[in-house]
Amino acid sequence: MGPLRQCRKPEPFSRPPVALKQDNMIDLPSLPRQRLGEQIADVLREQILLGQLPPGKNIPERETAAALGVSRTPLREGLLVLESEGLIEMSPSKSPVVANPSFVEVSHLLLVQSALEGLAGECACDAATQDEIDRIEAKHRMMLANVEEPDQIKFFQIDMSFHEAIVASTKNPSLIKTHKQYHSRLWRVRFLSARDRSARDKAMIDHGRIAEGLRLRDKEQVSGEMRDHLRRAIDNVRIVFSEEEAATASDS
Amino acid sequence: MGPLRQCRKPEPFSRPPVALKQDNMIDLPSLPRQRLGEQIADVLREQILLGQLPPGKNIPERETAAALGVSRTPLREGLLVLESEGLIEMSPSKSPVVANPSFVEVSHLLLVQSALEGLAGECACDAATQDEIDRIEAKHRMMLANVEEPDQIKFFQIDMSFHEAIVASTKNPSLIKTHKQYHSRLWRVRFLSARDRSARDKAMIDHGRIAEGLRLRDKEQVSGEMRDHLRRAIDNVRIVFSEEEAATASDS
DNA sequence: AATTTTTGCTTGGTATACCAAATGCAGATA
DNA sequence: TATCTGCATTTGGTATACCAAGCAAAAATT
Repeated sequence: MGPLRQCRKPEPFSRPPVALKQDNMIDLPSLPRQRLGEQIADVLREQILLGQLPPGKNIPERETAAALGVSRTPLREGLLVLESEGLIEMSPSKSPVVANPSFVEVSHLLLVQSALEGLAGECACDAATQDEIDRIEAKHRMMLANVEEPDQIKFFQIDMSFHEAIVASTKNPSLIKTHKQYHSRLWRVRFLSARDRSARDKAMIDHGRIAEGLRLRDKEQVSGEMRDHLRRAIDNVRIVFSEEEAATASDS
Repeated sequence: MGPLRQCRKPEPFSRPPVALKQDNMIDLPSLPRQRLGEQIADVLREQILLGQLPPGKNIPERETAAALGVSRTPLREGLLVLESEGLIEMSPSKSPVVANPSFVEVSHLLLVQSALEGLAGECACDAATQDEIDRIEAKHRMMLANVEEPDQIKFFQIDMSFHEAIVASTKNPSLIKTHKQYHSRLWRVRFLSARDRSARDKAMIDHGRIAEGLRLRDKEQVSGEMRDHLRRAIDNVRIVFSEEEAATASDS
């Protein structure tokens, strides 16, 4: 072999794909066998959310398939899933690339998510069991207790699980699925905008009102608060984008 | 189902070059490059919506690929798209099957769609140009003029395009895309429930209020009317399902 | 030296070959 | 006759081979 030239980022994945290896023999017969492509999508999605695959990063098919220990066909299947979710962008003759949405795009996403969560709040008042409401309130109390938590990602995960739990309590599979997709696309930017301490405090106030309304099963309150909570997030996100812009400007 | 045009020609001897030349002539100047899988998804989606592929029908991969004149790989890509849209269901070692949602599932879908259209109505008041509003009102007038139209599918298509036009005027790509997906999944059942004449009349009243609010750019009115319009549709759909159930019961 | 052409690697897109699991039918057996 | 078993067929799932397009660096031409 002559001198190989790596044309783009030659970095393989930091995480070995052992878990992905087909282990058909070990599987119990009754367990639902998940498609390999779905598993790949799950792995890549997690990497994207956690920032290990940062926005703008190329995901070449051959390289990635080799790194994951699978062939291109199921990898491609996973990439198509992520593309349909809006997490990556694919164009002919170009490597798939991790999406890097602009502020305008994010604000559009947040608007839709606000409508979805508004509906979720309304439906939850009808469909949530008392036990589910108790658990949601428990999450809220856990957040209050961890408001000083230095591990930002941990705090943020509790935050997100609070929202997820409310949506899940509606028992509306379509709503849950669509919400989850927007959730993924917004994960990173919401994480960045939630690092601010004052944003945390504001969020806690909103969550308090939401939990209160849920306890009283007051549709109007829960729906409105959830909707407005996300619409306010647009302003927080705007700040993140302007800061980022300022940073890149000073770089050059 | 005829053969599809491919974005890259791997020289199949079975394909006459004449057809390729025709395709190239018809092509729009710059943008016609679409993945084959997407085209397949479009074809199959249309067949499903029009009922040529009825709910419950199997879509075996090899057979369908042969019928479309493509290989299994891009066909499978298209099937995965339709699966992510909820139009078909795939399970291991079983042929993909056209989805046949229950009433509960449809009502869940309609709830989400009502939230999406409610948001669309609100955003349209801000984002729609006067020209777009004019066109939307024109669609409404066209519906009024065709309320006696015997070709139900034609009337229904105008009905749907009215909703689509409002959503499109928001210029929110995510909202448009998600709405379109729910639109597809609901197409068939909404078509069935719109055949009733009294349902048509009620729909026209709703549409009138929507168009009026849009002209006045009254967010509250447009948003509320669009949301309620779809929630009322749940009741119409319930009737369709109970009739269908009665029919199948008498069959046996 | 500047510009155009060539070339050769890269990329993703498609077709095909192969495999494992499920399903159904035929034939053997109690 | 009823049932069980095993083979064959059909299904979807995966891996691989091949192809055209794009791009960039090198080379040839002016």
